[in-house]
Amino acid sequence: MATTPAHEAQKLFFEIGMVQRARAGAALGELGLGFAQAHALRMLDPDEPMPMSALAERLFCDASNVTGLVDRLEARGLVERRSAANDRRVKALSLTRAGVALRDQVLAVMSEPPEAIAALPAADQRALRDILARAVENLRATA
Amino acid sequence: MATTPAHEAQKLFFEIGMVQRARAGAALGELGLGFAQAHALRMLDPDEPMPMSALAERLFCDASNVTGLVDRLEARGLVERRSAANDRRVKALSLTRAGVALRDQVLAVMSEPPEAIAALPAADQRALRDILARAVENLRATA
DNA sequence: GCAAAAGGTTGAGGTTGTCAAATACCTATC
DNA sequence: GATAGGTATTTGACAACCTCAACCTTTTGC
Repeated sequence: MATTPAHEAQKLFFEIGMVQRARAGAALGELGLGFAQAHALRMLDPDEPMPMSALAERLFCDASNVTGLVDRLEARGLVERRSAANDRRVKALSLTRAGVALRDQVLAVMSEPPEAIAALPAADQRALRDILARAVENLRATA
Repeated sequence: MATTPAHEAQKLFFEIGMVQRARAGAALGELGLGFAQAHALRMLDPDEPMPMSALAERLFCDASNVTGLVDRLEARGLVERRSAANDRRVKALSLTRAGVALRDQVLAVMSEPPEAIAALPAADQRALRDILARAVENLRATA
């Protein structure tokens, strides 16, 4: 069983992630959103309508799943489906005014650092941010 | 909108977490496990039987949910329910031989660092591990 | 003893996710 | 310009996951 620093980091990362997910889930529940719906809202661009298929890619899930997700968001008046002019197969998703407002609340909840991170010394927080920024850069380069 | 280093770190953390979850989900699917079942397996101690209620706490979910989760694990012969001798209300969960073996595979999958982290310089990996270790310590102190 | 509390299950109901098939539309080709 | 094949989305079937309220059994405190 190899336990490199990367492996140890990964386990810790995971543990914090699970706690954070539970905490965020509770806060999102109070906004009347499930985790998936909130994540979908977060991924939509308030300025630029996005095809369903693009949303499915960003959510790493099946397109048919997005249909249901968007059904619920649309039923609550948060997003609108509009057929694209140039290709009538695609439905472009745009946020309503209410959608933008709720999305802002979601962003606030989801970017609220959990206890574990909030309690770190300032130097650790900065170092963490910098390292994770490099990690995300790797992510984009690979994808 | 306050964007402190902790907030920025949190957003990055979240982004990596989502990718990692998708990746792990696929690998776990090949083991025939959903994410929740895998997580439950991970939480069980191979040496020390654990009451259902304790598992529910560790999973941050309702006890009735654990019933279903354990039903499925038991149906596959991975865990056993056994009534505790001193208190016949509690059912102690113990892993079968097959359960221990599969749990090991789950641990391997879940602690495999994602691309993003694996590609970091060694110094960053060590620093990340150290910072997250301090963060988890905060977590336990608070809880 | 007996009421209250604790551990677990059950049933109803909603969300989330997958897959396969259907629909509607676009595009290239003969 | 008809037709074959590909793409975007939806639908339906089905399973996993999750919560809540109600229930049964056992334990505990009085």
